[in-house]
Amino acid sequence: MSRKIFVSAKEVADRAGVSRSAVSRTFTPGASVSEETRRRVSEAAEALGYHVNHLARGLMRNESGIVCLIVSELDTPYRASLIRALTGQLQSASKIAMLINTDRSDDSVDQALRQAISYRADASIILSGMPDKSITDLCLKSGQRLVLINRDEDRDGALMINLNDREAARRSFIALLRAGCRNFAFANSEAMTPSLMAREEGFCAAGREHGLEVTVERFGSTTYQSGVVLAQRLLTREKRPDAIFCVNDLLACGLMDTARHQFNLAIPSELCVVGFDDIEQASWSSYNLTTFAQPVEQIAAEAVTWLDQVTSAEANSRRLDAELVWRGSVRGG
Amino acid sequence: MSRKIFVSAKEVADRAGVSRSAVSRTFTPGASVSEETRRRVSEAAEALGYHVNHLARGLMRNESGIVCLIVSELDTPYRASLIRALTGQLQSASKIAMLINTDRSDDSVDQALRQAISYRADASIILSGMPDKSITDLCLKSGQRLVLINRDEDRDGALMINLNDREAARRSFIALLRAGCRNFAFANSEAMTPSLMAREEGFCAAGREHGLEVTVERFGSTTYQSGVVLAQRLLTREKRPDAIFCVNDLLACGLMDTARHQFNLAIPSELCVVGFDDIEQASWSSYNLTTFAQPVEQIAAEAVTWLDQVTSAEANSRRLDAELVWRGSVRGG
DNA sequence: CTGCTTGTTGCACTCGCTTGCAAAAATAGG
DNA sequence: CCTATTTTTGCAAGCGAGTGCAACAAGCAG
Repeated sequence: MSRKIFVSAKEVADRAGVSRSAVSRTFTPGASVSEETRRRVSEAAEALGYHVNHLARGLMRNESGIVCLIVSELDTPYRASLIRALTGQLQSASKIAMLINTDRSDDSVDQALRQAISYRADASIILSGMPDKSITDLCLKSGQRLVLINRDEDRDGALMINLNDREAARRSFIALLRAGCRNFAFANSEAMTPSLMAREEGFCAAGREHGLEVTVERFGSTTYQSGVVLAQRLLTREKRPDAIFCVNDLLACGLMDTARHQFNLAIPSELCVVGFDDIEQASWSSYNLTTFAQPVEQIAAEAVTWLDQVTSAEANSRRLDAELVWRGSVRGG
Repeated sequence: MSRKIFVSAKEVADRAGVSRSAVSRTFTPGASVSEETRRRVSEAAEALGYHVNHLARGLMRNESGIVCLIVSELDTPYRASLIRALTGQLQSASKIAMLINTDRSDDSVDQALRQAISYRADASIILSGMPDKSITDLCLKSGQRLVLINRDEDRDGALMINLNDREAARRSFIALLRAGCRNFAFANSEAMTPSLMAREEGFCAAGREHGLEVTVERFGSTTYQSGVVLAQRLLTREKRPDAIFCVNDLLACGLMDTARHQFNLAIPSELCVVGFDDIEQASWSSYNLTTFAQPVEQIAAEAVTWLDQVTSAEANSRRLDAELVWRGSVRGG
């Protein structure tokens, strides 16, 4: 099956009785074309079903319009909503998203970036994992923009978008304290990414400041299932926590379900829970979870705006606020 | 900021002391190159950080390796998991996914397909919405493959993947009947897509066969919020249903939460619920929802396999089975 | 009518790669 | 050692677009 059936600018030119340059100019904003030729070209293009070949255009202009989204576990609620925001805003900026799934091997983030280079992507946005420095250097050297979201590691020349994880965690401690809680616990995964660790450290630091001990438990990855296990571990301790900060909402859901159905605990009267991300499920009435909202649209906006800027030398690090969303999993409020 | 910093085949050729063609052949599987030159070329390429320009390659070969995923509300659990499966399998087949978000108007699907044509995508996979026939014809005429998932509308030349919605709905009716339910209801959205309607029709047909009436209620889109509203409408009827088939899981979650928290109904003893999709949340202990699993991996496999086939003339329609997943939202089992 | 400015248009070159073709090199056969 | 065959290699012609440059037409002042 040959695929050379796409209609080319030449054909449009012939039909409109003009040169190929004319049709090229018609589709290039700001080029010099008379109203008359533009009309005739557009007409011919419409009739033939002509569409500019972005591959060829990208080749000439050295600007493909492609932005790679590099992500693992993209069906996770928070990730999915971030992808949605990013694709939406990229499209509004007339760029297009390429999605690279890095679920498989570990060096696959590197592989993904190689793909991005191969397709001459204008930029890559990394939502998970951390590529090798040699690769990111290659990207930057090649003139590809790089955005790291919640990666919190330094890469000169890349834009790094992070949240104020520490501060959020501190605020949640205070909220729990005000709610009258005294036995604090932090439910974390073993993923140990910088942003997750910042939440843990922020929470523990707040505890120390108030002279209160914080039980830290870590298990698995940031999933519902891990929440189940963490609940089992935390709630069987001799000094049962009455306040648990979960490193993300998914985990919090698992923990809450287990606390209720397996330990018959009432939330928030016997146990207060705070999560992070504000995924859709957090607002469901079974959870009604007090949490910190990831400003996904704002994150996407920062990233996309930065991509459109000519100069990228200065201030390539943003720290955004995760806003506290009060719901019913904490007393008072 | 100029971006012409990517290293080209010419540079690699110079460094390796061979011709451009040699480096091109080194990266073309099955081309005739001696072991010696291949080694020298690879070495030079590695040193320079060379990566084949897929834009140019696609231009020559008339085969970009790009597959467009056209989807709306991609942060919905079912959609997200389908996207994950598709991107994963596409990558295994050494293709790459372009993601186009069609959140806005309905003709945005048409726009998306135009984008696909512009990037000379080898194929487009449509997960939501239905494009105009004129556009799909243009795609097909241009030699672009087209896959429609759960769209259930005829488009000659495209691959259509659907589930046995009717049959699944019928099975769920029987299951509910066996569970001792007598007042059946069907909770649907107003989206009225063919696959959703097929579920409704299948369920109602089964009701008629058993001489039992089925209350049908439709509201909004297939979201949690719609489930809330539908619960309020259905559970305030004078003849309160004791069995509700929800057109998808998301809606079922909203309905269950409302039934429990607002109407104080026990599930499954006072109300049995069946959903559709088997999203992750269906397995969470708050829901523990009996549902039909979308065979996402299988759907993705069918799509990707078909894309690799040379001949596409025959049998371009697949109907897959949604398997019943028994959980606790229906008595017995 | 001439000279000059402004605006359009076409030619031809370029982007980075693949590939048919024919020349060159390596290998085999006698 | 020579010829026939098989690899390997380089040349050059594309692929489909954008764009500098020069030619050309139109409009205007003098």
